[in-house]
Amino acid sequence: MADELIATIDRNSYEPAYAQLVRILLGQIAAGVFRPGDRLPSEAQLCERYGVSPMTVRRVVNILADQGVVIAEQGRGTFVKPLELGTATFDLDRLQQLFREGQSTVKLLEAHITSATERTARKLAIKVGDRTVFIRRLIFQNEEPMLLHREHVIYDPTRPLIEAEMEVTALRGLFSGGGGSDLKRGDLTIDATVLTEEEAALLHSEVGGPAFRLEHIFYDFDNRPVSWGWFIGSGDRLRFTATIGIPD
Amino acid sequence: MADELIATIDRNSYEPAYAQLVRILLGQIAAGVFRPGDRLPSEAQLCERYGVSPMTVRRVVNILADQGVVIAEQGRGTFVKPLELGTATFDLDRLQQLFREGQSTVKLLEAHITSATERTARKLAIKVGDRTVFIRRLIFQNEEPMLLHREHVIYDPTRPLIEAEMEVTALRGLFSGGGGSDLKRGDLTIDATVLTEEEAALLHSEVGGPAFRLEHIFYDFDNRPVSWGWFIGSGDRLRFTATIGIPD
DNA sequence: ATTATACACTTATATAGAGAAGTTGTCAAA
DNA sequence: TTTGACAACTTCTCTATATAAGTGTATAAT
Repeated sequence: MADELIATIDRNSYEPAYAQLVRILLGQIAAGVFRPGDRLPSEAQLCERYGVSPMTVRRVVNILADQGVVIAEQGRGTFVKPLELGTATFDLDRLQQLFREGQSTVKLLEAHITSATERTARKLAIKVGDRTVFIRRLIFQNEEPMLLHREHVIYDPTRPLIEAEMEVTALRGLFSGGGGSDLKRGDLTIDATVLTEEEAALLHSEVGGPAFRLEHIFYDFDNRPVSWGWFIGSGDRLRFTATIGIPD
Repeated sequence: MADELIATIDRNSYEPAYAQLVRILLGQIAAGVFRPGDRLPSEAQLCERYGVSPMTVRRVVNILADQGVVIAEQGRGTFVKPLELGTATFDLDRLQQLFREGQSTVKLLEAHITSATERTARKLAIKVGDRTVFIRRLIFQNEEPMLLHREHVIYDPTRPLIEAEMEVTALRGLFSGGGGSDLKRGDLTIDATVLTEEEAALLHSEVGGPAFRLEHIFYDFDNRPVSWGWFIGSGDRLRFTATIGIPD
């Protein structure tokens, strides 16, 4: 335990001083030197103890606060935060990897121009009967169908959006960036659902089996919806994980 | 559009200079002044244009980079990031609010000492037959059953953990912090599932209906599992939302 | 034509210090 | 006992400056 107290900054290391100090303090919190609710040494004390300038300590504290590990209260001190379930964040990294690793292929099932139904028109902020493009894709990983994708894209003859969207590469661009340069914002929601007959057949799963439904609406820089769609993946093959608190 | 270019820092405002500059740049990106892929003005230019010191600009760029809005490349410049689906993060804020607003009540259905099964023993890193406490709770919001909670807690006579855990308030502490002071880390996974007969009856939903399953394992500061359990909520009443890119 | 060097740019890291603002406890005055 | 002023802490904001390190371009040497 005394080890942590005499830990020092190695000025010859490639690792910057601020990063070293973050690592040191994080390690002490993880080791239980500072418990949830405890007050960290003041910034002035940290300056003296580790031989760094106030601004560097400031940066370290900001990083720890951003990570949610501590909370700094002006005039009182900096305190180690207790575990909070609500701070858990689940990201779509797994989904992104699925596209990036190149082990996945996309099969276009359907793509043609339709007239917007009442629901589609409402989602895309257009009039009923306006032309949209409906796209249906199946995404494979290791020859196994992983995701079913349905999407309604606004039909705009002035923009070559349709052709680009229909290409399989466009989908990858959406996930790994670079493709969606014209898009400003995306709203996403995750639902739990059960597989319909059609979905189950395409995904090689059972009818009524558990599934995730990831709905998305993308907007351009004029805040107009561009596309509305959703991914459906069997719950057997898809899950989201997160860690709260101090990673081991 | 010319408005954004002559935006200035108000030194009399309560809003700090760095926060104002973040807001200004974020607004310009949202307005399309800087498009994805574009290079922002260099830090030296921003210093001159807004009359702030390099360190302040540095802080602004760091904040934007942390938010994922831009990416700073040493020697080249700072660029606006295109939309990436993989950066979407879903948090449990909704769940946390459910507990915080006080509109929720917790009903203890069951709580008694059992012997660990093979599965429970594996999850909690104990031996089969070791004593654990099994707890079953039902969480209501507005008189409606929202979540079913099942949990296995290691039985430790030396610590008063059991009594504390069994209290309904302990659950609230888990969500809003303060209660889980002895916990270092939690691993969470979200699954899609379908309701069993028992679950459907308790949650006033249909058998086979879609549902979320939030599994959790909490560890103490010795990295030993303390409890393993899961929440089950009907997919009809539960969903997770996220926004990527620039919020409107 | 190719390679090496120098220069001008960029971001990244770090220092030293000043003042503002919030919190807490002490001590004297009411 | 209560109130108010003050001092001693804390974090927060900001400035001014220096150095390191990565990138790209123009130029000179090979």
